[in-house]
Order: sequence, then C-alpha cells, then structure tokens
Amino acid sequence: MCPAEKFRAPKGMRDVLPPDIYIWQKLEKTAFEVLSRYGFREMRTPVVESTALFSRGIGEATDIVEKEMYTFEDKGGRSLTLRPEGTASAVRCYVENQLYNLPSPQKYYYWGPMFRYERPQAGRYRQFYQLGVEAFGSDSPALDAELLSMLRHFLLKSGLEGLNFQINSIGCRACRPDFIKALLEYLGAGLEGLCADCRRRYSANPLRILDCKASGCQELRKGAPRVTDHLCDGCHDHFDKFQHYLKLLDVPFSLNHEMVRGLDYYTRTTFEVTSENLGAQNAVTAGGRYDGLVREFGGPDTPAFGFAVGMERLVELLRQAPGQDVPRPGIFIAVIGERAHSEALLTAEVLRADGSWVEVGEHTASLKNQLRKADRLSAEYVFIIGDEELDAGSIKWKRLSDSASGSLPAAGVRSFLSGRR
RNA sequence: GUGAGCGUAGUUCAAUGGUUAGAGCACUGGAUUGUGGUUCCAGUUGUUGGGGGUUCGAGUCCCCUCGCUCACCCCA
Repeated sequence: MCPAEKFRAPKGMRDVLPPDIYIWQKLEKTAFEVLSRYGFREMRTPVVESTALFSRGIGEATDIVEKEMYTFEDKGGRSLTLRPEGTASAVRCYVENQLYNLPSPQKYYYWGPMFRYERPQAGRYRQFYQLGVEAFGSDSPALDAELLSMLRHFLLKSGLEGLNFQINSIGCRACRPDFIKALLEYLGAGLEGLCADCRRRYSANPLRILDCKASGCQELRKGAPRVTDHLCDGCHDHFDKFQHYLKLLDVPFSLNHEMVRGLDYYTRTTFEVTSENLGAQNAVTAGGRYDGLVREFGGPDTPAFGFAVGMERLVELLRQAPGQDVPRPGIFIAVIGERAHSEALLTAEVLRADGSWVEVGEHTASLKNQLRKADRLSAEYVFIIGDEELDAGSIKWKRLSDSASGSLPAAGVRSFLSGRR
C-alpha cells in the first residue's frame, strides 16, 4: 500500500484565502469604480493565445519569449501559450473585433492571471494577476497624463500612499536608433569596466545597460547620453506636454532617464510606479505607449497607451497597512434543545434576507461551547434561544464586545440590528 | 538558468553526536444545572521533507534528491 501522496499547489502558484481574499476583493471593486468613471470598460480575452501572438508582439529576443513562456501543443497540433502578459491579447482582440471602427479612443481594462516560468521570489510568481488598462486611438500626451492620474486615484482609493511615479521617454522608431548609436559610442570606450551581463547586452540589448544595478556599470554610465536628449521633435514635444499635463492634474512624478522597458513594443512614454516597501521586485505598475503594435497586428495605424498593475504586489503593500477589517457575523444564534434549533434556523433566514451574516449553533453542543464559537467567529451579537424563550416568545441577546445583554420579542428580530448600528 | 539560506507537532521554535525528540500558541474536554474572552487543570498531535552513507550511536556530520525562502537574471 502506497502512502497517500500529498498534493501541493504548483511551484510559484498559490491559493488565496481569507483574510487576504478581502484585500483582493476590495481592489477589484475599487478598480471597477475608478476605471469606469474614466470610461474604461471590461474586456475578457482567453487566457491562452497562439504562441506567435506573443513572440511577435513582445519581441523574439526578450527574456519572456526566450525562456519564460508556458507553451504547449494542443491535440490539433497548434502551438498555444498561457499568456505571459495582457497587451498582446488586448491588441489582438481590438484588431479581430475591428474596434477601430468605434469612436476613438477605445478604452478597456481586464483582470486575470498571467503566467511566466521564472524562479519565484518575493513579489514574483509563476501565476500572477494583472489589472491591465489599454486605450486605443489617441496619440495625445493628455491621454498619457489622464491615465496616470486615473492610476493614482485608483491607488489612493485602495489605500496606497507614498508610491513613486517615474517617467521617461524612449523615443520612437525614428529617433531611438540615433540614441542607441550615441550610447554605444560612449560605452565602447569603457567596455572593460562593464559587468559580464552588460558586455553581453552591449550587442544584444544596449538600452538595458541603463538600468543595470551593478555599481561598476552605474559608475561608468554617469556621463552617458540621455534618451531624452536625442528625441526627435515629435517625441520631444510629446514628452514636454505629457509632463505639463501631469502637473496640471497634480500627479507627482520624477524623471528617470535610465528607465527602459523589457518589452519591445514600447514607444515614447514609459513609466513605472514603485514602492520602497517591497523586496527587489518593487514595481507595482508599469506601462507606456505602444504606437506601432496595432499596425503590426494587421490593424490600422493606431496609437495606444497602456499599463499593467501587479495585483500581488498591491496586496502585499495593503497587508502591511494597518486597519484591514474583515467581515464578521452580525449574529450568532445559540440554541438549547432541538425545538429551539429549528426556531433558530427560521429566525436566521429572516435576518439573512435582510442582509445580515447570521450563524446558527447546534443543539448538540453545550451553550458554553456555542458562545465560545461565537467569540472565535468574532460575532457582534449572540442570540440565545431555549425553552424559556420559546415559551415567552422572546429571544435573549448579548453583545460580545461588552457583555451587554437583554431580551427582545421574537417577532421583532428584524429591527434589532438596525436599531443598534 | 545561476547563487545563498532553511526544512523538527496544525503553527512559531528548542534539543554540546548519547536514554523514551520538548515548550509556547492553537485545538479538544473539564472547573455542579443555560453564558464567550482572562485564569486553572487535563488531553491529542511527529516516518525530525525523502533516500543513502559515516558511526557503537545521527534531528545533529557527509552525499544525493525534493520542497520552501531570498537574491541575481528579468519583470508586474
């Protein structure tokens, strides 16, 4: 006989239970409330897409595509992939459903699990949840700023403060090559001083050298050219106005000319919101413009702006915040005897119909045990029903916080809580 | 993919290589009839992650393996 196998959730994936689940629910609710006021509506797309959608959208040479995708073949021989991010799906959906025929900008949000095969660490999971926001059809810097303001209000309303908004512009197809050329020229002189990773990046992905954390690399790039000094007129103007609108809308931000993105589709505006209270994975939101992606997926030339919020990281920050209140029963009905038990079941249904959380004890347990249980559940009030009460047509009540107690007519239960809250 | 740290009761943690692996918390029951929390008493729980080796003797040392955690990489 084999011993029973103990199953665990897959590596990097986890269960969410109370009390954490209340934080998640609050975030979902807040997101819906805030985003809908800015005209965002929900879009639901499959969790799985054809592999090519991601490899082409995110970039063949990115780490996500090269080594982090959950890719499999279905029984029809199609190569499918669990989505590692949401933007590619959103753009596919926009093009496939010809949403460009609707008035611009088209604004959508989505919410759900993403999958990346990485080594888990603090704030990083293989299945993680993102709230994604995408706006299609406007190239106005006012839109960029408006969405950052929306994000800020969402974060504030969720109870998160002290987050750092950092912005940058990485130019467009026209001006970025010039910058990269200038950067390579500058770094070429001190190539020996770069870390091994950066020497590799020098030819593979030079922009990423800008946000390397190695102290030698940080030192070496002190006099390096800045992207923002190499922007073309259009990008320069966009970036200026973006900042102007951010100030107008009172969004605090700082410039980070070393911030670049790991996905290929970004153009112009990029931004990141970080917290100092997380581990190494400190970005809670990141995104920016991707003016070329819709076209690349076969749609009309359509500018777009979007960002993704890492839900686990927000949840982690909210866990650290004081005063997370969890729901608790309004009333626990303790019963003595089988007759009282039946009566309690009926009374509970009446109270529940009015919206209260009501728990009912069992007559097989002693009154003492039922009270202990009510206490453990943090019930606000205990009702006690026994033979005495049944005969008198009354119910005894007790408030657990201060032991206040009394009696009420059984017919008047519905108004009990409303008079006391 | 690379590196480091850690795996002992439900949980948090003890146990100079030496008897039968312990404690707090939690849980269950009780302290005379129908009243919770505090207190007191009693009780339950272990293949020391798994496998192999060294040794008279391994929770402790060595090797392998699995898992967790953190960091790098990368990203939300």
